[in-house]
Amino acid sequence: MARPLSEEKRQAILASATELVATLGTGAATAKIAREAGLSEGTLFNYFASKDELLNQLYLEIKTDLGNALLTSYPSQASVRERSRHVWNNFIDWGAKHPMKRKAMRQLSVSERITEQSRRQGNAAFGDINRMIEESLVDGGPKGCSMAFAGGIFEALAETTLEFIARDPRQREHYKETGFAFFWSGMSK
Amino acid sequence: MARPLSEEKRQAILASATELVATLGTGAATAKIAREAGLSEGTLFNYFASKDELLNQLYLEIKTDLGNALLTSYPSQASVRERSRHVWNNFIDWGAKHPMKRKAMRQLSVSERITEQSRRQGNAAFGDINRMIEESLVDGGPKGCSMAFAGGIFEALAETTLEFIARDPRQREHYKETGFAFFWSGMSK
Amino acid sequence: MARPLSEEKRQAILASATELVATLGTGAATAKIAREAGLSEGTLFNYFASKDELLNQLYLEIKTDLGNALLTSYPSQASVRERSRHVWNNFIDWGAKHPMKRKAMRQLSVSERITEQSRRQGNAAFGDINRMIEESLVDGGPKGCSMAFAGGIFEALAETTLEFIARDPRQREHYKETGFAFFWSGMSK
Amino acid sequence: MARPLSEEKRQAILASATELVATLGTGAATAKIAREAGLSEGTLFNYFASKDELLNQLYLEIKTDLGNALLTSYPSQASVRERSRHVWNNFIDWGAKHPMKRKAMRQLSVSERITEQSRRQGNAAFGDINRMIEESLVDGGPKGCSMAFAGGIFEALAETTLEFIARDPRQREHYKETGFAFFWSGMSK
DNA sequence: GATGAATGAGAATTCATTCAT
DNA sequence: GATGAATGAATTCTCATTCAT
Repeated sequence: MARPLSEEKRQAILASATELVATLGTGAATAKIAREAGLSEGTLFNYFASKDELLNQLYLEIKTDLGNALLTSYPSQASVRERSRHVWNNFIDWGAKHPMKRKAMRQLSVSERITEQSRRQGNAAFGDINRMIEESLVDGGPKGCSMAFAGGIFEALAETTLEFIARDPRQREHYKETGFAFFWSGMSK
Repeated sequence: MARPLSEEKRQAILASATELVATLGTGAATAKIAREAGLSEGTLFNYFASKDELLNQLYLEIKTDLGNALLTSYPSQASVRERSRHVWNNFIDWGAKHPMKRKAMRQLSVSERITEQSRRQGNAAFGDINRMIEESLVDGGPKGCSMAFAGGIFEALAETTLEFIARDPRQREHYKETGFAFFWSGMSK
Repeated sequence: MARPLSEEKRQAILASATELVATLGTGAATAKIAREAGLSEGTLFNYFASKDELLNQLYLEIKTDLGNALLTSYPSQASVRERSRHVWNNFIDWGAKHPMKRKAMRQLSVSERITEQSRRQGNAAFGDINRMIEESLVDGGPKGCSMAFAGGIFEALAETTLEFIARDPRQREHYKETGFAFFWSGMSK
Repeated sequence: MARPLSEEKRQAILASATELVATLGTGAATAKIAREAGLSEGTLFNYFASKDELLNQLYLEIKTDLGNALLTSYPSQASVRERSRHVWNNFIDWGAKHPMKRKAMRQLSVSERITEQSRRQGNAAFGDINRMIEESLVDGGPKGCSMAFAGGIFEALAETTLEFIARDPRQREHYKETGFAFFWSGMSK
């Protein structure tokens, strides 16, 4: 029966789910998510066939959102360092701006309810970013540091940086700077 | 004094909980945890007053276990780099040896059921490690890289490294090496 | 607006609860109450948020029911004695007609689960009756017999009378008569 | 295996049970009763084969205690009124002195766990009192007021009186007086 | 298409009772 | 005789999901 009507409502559900999953984990009740979205219990299931589907879609939605954010105003022509730095900044800015999405993503990432397929799909959205990292590796990262590994490290460092920014927001620029410096020195030698 | 509470059974519960929390998240049923431990449903609550207490104790247990592992054979007299490397190796070896503990810890870390107090207590167990990192900073890490931040990065890198080792165990030594190289180059300049 | 909560079902739950609380005390299982009401376990909690709420509502429901019964066809213009007698008759008739409500009320009255607020609210429903008793006191009951105390006595005597009627229903009219005679002679001199 | 040893412990259990049944109803946990009595869970069952037996014994114990109290210093030779008054005073004094026993008795009286046999046995302890009341009826109570009914009324009035004394202890003597006056005027014509 | 009542399978606990120590 | 760990049935309550309105 085709995608149901209101995209607005779908977004409301996802926004509500973000908030509640971030706060309560994936155990957050669908009824609560629906109510918080201004809808009733049953309506949620017109938009998502099951809670698992909702969680998986949420996972993809956030992952895609982050992916898009990372590439905003991407300076294709700039040096590898500048491009890396650009992505890094976008990552940190996105994370600082959307703390709930970040927290929700942490919950979803460890959840057994997110299928392997969703994970693959989610990572696919990072194709461009990985390609960028790959290029930088060409210039010689640490011996044998694969693209995937470098990407993982990039993400882990960004996550850690965001964690510390969340604890002490006034030092945001400091952590942002230091975090990247760390990454770059690891990559470039 | 009748039978005393058996430390053996307590450990069986914690082991079972490790396994199931790793697999199913903190939503794993207490009944299942008990059964897997070879005990009946009610017995679990003789050892842990509530599920929350079980989870918090499990968190501490694993955290302590890791803390102890990190300091095994710690070469107090060696150079900063060697000591860092030692701790790193211990971390990776522990993680590779106890994948379930690691997965359980990831679940517990993001759970709203782990109290602030448990987290503080858990981190306290890392006092020595942090002190070691602090020393290494004296020699000049990246400008302004606080001890806490460096510790966070260390952990994040180790986690990422373990993640990749888990995916491709044959490359274990490679990742172990590369991960540390990354850390050290970030720290030492 | 989907199906509305059915008043009929709510009443079925209360009726079932009356029966079972009367028989088994407040320990009666909610599952049993629901089943006896022809509903499933979970449905009960759509009507009453918790067992405590069910018990408190039941308490109020019965108390109100009794209060209404007492004032049925109240002869406002009659003499104090006739009015007292009227209320007495209504009390006895109500009790004889609804033995389960009476037994349930006894259980609820001594239960620690009935809140102070419910008790106050329940007594408030007896405002008119107390006023009537008050009037009768104006004509001089036993020296210093406060309205509240007289009301308590009235109730206690009615309860006792009902108890004996329950044991020997054929003597119903006899006990009804004798009980009131006792009350009145105590009150009027 | 004969009655187990320490009568002292048995009494401690009964005392603890009195307190807890008064407060929490018959749902009070045996483990709690035992602990409060300074004993361990299992020991309780050396003294009482089951919780039901404990409750029934408690019922009898309190009933007997009250029965004994009522007849203390009974003035066999005095007038009916004086003897009634004597019993009344003893009742009120006992109730005011042992509020927990009174509350426990209220709980036990409505409990389905007290057997018919216990109830009969309990009432048997009141043989003498009933006989006294019977005598007073010879002199002409309200027409047709049976001994049992009069006894029930006596008890109900005493209970009500104690209830009001509990609410306002300073008026104890007043209620004691008024309550008996009520009883006597009802009895004596 | 939206609603929310109905459902019943779990979930975490509690608790009387047993029995090894 | 005292102890308290072990047990598992029973209890209250939650929640994803369905479906009549």
